Amino acid sequence: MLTYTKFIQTNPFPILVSMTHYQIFRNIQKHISLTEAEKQHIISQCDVLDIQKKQRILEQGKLCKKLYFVESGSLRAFNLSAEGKESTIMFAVKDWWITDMNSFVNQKPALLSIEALEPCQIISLDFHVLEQHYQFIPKLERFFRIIFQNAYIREQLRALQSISLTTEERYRQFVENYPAIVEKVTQKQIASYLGVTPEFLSSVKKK
Amino acid sequence: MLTYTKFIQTNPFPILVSMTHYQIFRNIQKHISLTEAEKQHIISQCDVLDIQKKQRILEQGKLCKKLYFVESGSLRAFNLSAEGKESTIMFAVKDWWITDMNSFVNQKPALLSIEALEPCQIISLDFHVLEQHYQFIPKLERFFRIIFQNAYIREQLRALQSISLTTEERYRQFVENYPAIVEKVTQKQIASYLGVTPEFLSSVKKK
DNA sequence: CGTCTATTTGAATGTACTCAAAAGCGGTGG
DNA sequence: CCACCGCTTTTGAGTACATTCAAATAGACG
Repeated sequence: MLTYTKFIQTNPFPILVSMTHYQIFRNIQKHISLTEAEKQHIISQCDVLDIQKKQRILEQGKLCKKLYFVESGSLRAFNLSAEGKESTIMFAVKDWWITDMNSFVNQKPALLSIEALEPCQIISLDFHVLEQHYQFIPKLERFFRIIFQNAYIREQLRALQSISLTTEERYRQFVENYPAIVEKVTQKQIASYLGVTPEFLSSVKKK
Repeated sequence: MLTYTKFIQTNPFPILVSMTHYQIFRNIQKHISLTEAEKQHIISQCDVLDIQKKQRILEQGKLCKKLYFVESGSLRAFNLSAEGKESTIMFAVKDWWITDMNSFVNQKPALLSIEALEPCQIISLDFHVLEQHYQFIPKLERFFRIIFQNAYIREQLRALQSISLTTEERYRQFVENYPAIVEKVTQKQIASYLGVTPEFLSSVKKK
């Protein structure tokens, strides 16, 4: 059986460089603490990617094998219906995690495409690597328990707002709750997140 | 510091009875395995409650201190707006977990009330007890990581459907995905889950 | 500067809500 | 066992919200 100690043994290089310049570790260490060795272990199994505006890191219909963390930049996850209508499911800015979670976890075809809204630096974690991390560094179960717990709370609040508030109220809430996102995205994209047409959102704003 | 071993030492009674008759352990053991001692430990810190139809286990505006598991029966979590409109956020049938997660986790006033749709047997876990369980039985971090992961996936799918599908399509999806719930609830409650009026849902069904 | 896309505006149409009233249904007490 | 009560469901008319389509305007980008 693989153990964490074994990893250390198989890594012949002394650990010299602090990993704290990676936003991902500041993110993880909001909830758990990691040793330098653990950070080294994790980062050694990740890909750090620089992507351009409009570049896609996931294409609807394909299998999603990666979980992404946004070091810098911003992205958008959306579904394209048979009738050609885009529905934005989430935005991700610096310090957020993003993927098609259903596809990633259950290895089913993705309902979502994910594309960069601007040049981004992202860190990608492979599904199988993450499963191994859960074994080597069980604290990560706790970390992702907290991450998913918060994600669930956010989505449930979104569901409540989407069935109980008017479009105007939901737009206000969005602007209030996610000012960092509002700066980066077009009104058309916000409309597709709220589930209304861009024309209608425009007329709502006029008031 | 408290340890799991210490718990065993402080429990002077031999463990004689299997806990497998509790649905909650069958639920937990879908994802992790528990020893009889661990089950005994968990159940000793829970309350097993029998509640009547229409009885509320959480009142909107109050703090939610408990996480509930449904052994039998069914419940509904809903928000009542200032204008008197009810929005059903979730239903819970046998083998489901339910609470106002935001209130439970962040100790904020509940947005939701939770009430029984029929006589229920439920198991209640206190917030602080659960936090201790995470220490004693770290496997539970994994269990709830998976639970929240699935809850997040479900809610995200719901968000997508709510912004991309027509009311008719969403009704069909609901009936298809949750046949066990459809049996237990009124059409008015389904309407409040879909975010439409009962009158409109009635007219949609007629077609 | 020109092209492409986003945003605004308006008219016509369709979707969903409000309000009111009737019909259906389940539980309870006489 | 039946009659009544309260709640749910249905139905319909009138209104408000949101979409579609088309065209004009404004912005972003090479």
